[in-house]
Amino acid sequence: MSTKDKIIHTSIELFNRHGERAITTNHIASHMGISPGNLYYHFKNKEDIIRHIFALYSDHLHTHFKPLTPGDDALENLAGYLDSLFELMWRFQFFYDNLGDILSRDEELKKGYIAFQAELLEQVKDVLFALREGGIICIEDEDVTELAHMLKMTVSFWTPYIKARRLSGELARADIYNGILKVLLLLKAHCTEQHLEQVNQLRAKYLALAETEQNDH
Amino acid sequence: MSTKDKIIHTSIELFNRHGERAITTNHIASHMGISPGNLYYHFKNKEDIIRHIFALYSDHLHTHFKPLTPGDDALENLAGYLDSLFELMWRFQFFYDNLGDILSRDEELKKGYIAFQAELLEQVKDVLFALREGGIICIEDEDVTELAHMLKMTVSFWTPYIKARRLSGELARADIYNGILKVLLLLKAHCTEQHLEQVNQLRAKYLALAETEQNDH
DNA sequence: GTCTATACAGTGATAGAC
DNA sequence: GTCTATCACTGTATAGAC
Repeated sequence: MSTKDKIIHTSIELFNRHGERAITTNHIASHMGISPGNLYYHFKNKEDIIRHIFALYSDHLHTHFKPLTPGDDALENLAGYLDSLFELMWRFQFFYDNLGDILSRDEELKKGYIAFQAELLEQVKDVLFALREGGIICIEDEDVTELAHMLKMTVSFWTPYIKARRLSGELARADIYNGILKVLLLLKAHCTEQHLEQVNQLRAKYLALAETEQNDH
Repeated sequence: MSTKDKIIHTSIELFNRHGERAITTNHIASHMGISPGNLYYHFKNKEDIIRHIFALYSDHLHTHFKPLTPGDDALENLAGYLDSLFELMWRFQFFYDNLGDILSRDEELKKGYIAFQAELLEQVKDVLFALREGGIICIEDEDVTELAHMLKMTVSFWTPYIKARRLSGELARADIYNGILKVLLLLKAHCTEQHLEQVNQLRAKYLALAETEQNDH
């Protein structure tokens, strides 16, 4: 792995563990055993590193959160989405821990973030419409946007919510599974009688995963 | 108003507008037209100011979010709670914009925050049980805790969610009303047929308030 | 590409006069 | 209670040698 990639991955790891504010460029360099000067050879500044991480974040969503095509099984796709949301919430924790700060220091990044989130909102709405087509949920047109916002907010801020009530800031995988369960709770509220069973099965799956992880530690 | 109180209120205002990280003790002092030395006469340090603000925050909740007593009209109380949540979300925005940072720099504050949030969770659960008693919502025992967490998370992180998708960080009152609507959306999903109308009336109220505000600006 | 050394700009905080 | 002056410290970022 190139030094540049190593810097990115070390940054993600340290940011997630200690928060973006607490981690300086010096910390990143010394944790890697390189000099600060070397770090600044590869990146213009700290924001530059964060922009590269944001690119990874949006890549992840573009790759794993593709809109449904008409023939797809909506429920099957939903399961896939939940798994990739797990990945996202786990890997990019720090981004939402400090979202306001990060965006307020970098106008360009903020513009990119806003555009990306608007795009994402539409995709989430498409997924909800597809779930409705598939008879899995029942929801009024006018409520779709509101629900989509709630889903996005939950995915974004579940980890900060959890971290705020831990003395040790470290998250476990079980915490993320609990976040996925909150997403399912939101959907379940609109679930049709016929498919309640299937959604409950998904719920049981993540409940079991959360339990297993808890016992491992 | 004493200089001490002025410092607290100026801090809240500046923190809300520009974020806690961006505002230094020097900014606060110069915005008030006093010297930094004077500020440090009244407060030990920046954390000390924030602790005083947290005291205001928890006072507000203790005063306005009293548990229901058996005779109370649950729906009427709900309306009161929503209004005081509005107040809370409006006045203490910054606290949740930077929650992780703020708590990670002050162990004592974090302990206080965690204890307070645990207490609050129980109160929210009590309110939900009372709403169920009153026949307004229908919910399984096992889902109450999950819903209570979702409600708390929504109240806490609605403003950061909105701010993150604005180029200018300023919030309007209409944004907060939209947050209250999200709280109602969560409740509505568990609402009984008989009381759906009344909850929809509450919804219409805040929808109207959001509209009015929007047109004022 | 990588290092060492260092300049520079805040920020938090204090001492002592008034 | 309030001010002025000032300091120590930290984090970012660059210059120049290797």
